[in-house]
Amino acid sequence: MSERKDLREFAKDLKNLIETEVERANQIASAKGLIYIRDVLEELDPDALVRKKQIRRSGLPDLPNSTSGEVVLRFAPNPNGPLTIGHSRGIVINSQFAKKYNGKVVLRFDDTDTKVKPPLIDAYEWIEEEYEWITGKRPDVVIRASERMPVYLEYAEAMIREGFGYVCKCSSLQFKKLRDAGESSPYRNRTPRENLVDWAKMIDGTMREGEGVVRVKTSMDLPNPALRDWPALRIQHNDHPVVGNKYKVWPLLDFQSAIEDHEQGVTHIIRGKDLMDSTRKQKLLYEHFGWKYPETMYWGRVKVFEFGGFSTSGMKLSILENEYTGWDDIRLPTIKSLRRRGFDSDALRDFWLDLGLSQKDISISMQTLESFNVKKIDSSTSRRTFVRNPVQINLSWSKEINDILAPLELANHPEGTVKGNRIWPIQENLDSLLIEFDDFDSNSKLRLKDFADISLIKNEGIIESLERTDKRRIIHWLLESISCKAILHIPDGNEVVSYEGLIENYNLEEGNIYQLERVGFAKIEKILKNGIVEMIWLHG
RNA sequence: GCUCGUGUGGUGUAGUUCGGCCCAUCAUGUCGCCCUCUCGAGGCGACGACCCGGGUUCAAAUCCCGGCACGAGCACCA
Repeated sequence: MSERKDLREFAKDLKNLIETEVERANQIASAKGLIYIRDVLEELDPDALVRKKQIRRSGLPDLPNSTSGEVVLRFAPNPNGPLTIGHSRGIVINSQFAKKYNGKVVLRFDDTDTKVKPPLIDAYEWIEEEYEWITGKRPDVVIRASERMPVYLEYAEAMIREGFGYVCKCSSLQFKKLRDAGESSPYRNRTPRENLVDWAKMIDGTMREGEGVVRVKTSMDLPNPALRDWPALRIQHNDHPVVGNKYKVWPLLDFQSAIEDHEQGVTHIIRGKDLMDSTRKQKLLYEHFGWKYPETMYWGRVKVFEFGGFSTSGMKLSILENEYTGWDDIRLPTIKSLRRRGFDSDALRDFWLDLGLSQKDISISMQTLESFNVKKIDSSTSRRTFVRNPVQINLSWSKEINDILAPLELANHPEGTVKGNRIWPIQENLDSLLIEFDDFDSNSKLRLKDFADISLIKNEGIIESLERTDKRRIIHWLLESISCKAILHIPDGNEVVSYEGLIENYNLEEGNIYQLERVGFAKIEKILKNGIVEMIWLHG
């Protein structure tokens, strides 16, 4: 009926008709069987036999009010630390929309707070670099709010001059009381001239911190108290790591962001839904200036199961207190950590794009990201053997087996997507064979992967056959002669668990990711001078 | 308390704009099987959801009303 709108008015009659027909079909079916019905339908309308599955919309939804080539988006982090997994959502979504509409992304550093969340001077470069890693290209425009101060101060002054902004000298507590009661600040109705005098005192530093703020005049009887005469600029006398002590007055996010979005011609803002009131405040400001506010979309809060509540400032503190080794500590939810561990940026993109844009608060699992990552890297990842907590086995074998012993050729990748073989010279080295402690069982029959069935009593093993003869457990193993010491660090909540063992020393390269057979994916971070291989866990 | 927002399987998502192609998509997860001499990859299958209650309608995940739950904002932070 969705196809034949013309029939809708006859819906009632149709229903009766259909019911009788269904009844008839059922009778035929019970009399002659379903096969018969199927044959009839085959003649009548073969399509009816195919059940259509619904099609899933893929990719990002359409941006409202957008013209290709004219879309300008922005990503505006606070440079008080490097990017976290959460930030990467903003980068991925914005850059993807820019790609879809042939638009631009402005990377803007919202660094106008010198006190509560002071900028970290290194973070500017880190973030630019991380942006590039995630998206594969540089942002189209990079802006530091702190360097745009003259612009903001000019607009602030214009606002005061025009009479829709004023200097309020109430304490924050006083104003809160007035606001909640819907009453005006005593400074609300002063003339622009009076306000300009106070504004000058704010600017030159004679007015001290906390003694005054510039407010945007909205209305004191707005239903949402948060929007009533909201603060736009306040006094901060701290030094700013980028521009020093040049400015005594700094804009707050709502003002700075609103002005800069307009200056940059931003057409679409995608932000967290915690910023919904920010949108409303800014719209009121835009009305004063007579500007058109960008289209705005929101996403909900994201929680990563494996990581509890991490904040940038919290991490900064913990790093300072040596609880973590740095921003790239493998237990931290930072992009630095993910990169260090060997995650692929495409996997990160796929992951966020799959989640898309929704205002729901979500809890996500690293497992999902890991699954995306495996798909990206598996085919290009070489296999190696790593034996944790090695146990030495003394092997013996018969004359017959001795005659057929030959070097093993093990493929770098079972599907051959990584070319080449590793050669294991077994004949002369079989006496020093190692298996994992966890696989060791003092009385068992095992299959040494790709090599032989053995039976084991204590540490004495006998080769029963080179061919696989039964379903006995397959374990991985290593010859001491082709191994070197290695250590694998695995992040586990707030701990790092480290496994010592021996790794197959065939062509190991720093920075490469390997799949340790029967263990998982890991990256070689460093090969130490003494030959020990330091590895970091990626995922299973 | 005030203001705003969101409810689809364990998790995440499609479908909601404009009611009918929806006995609800896809992924992840769990379980089972196949393949593979890895616990990886691949293949096949199973499991599992429209927050609740009313209403409108021939027809409701979709529209309306009322609950309930969860979340956010109410900073001289971003």
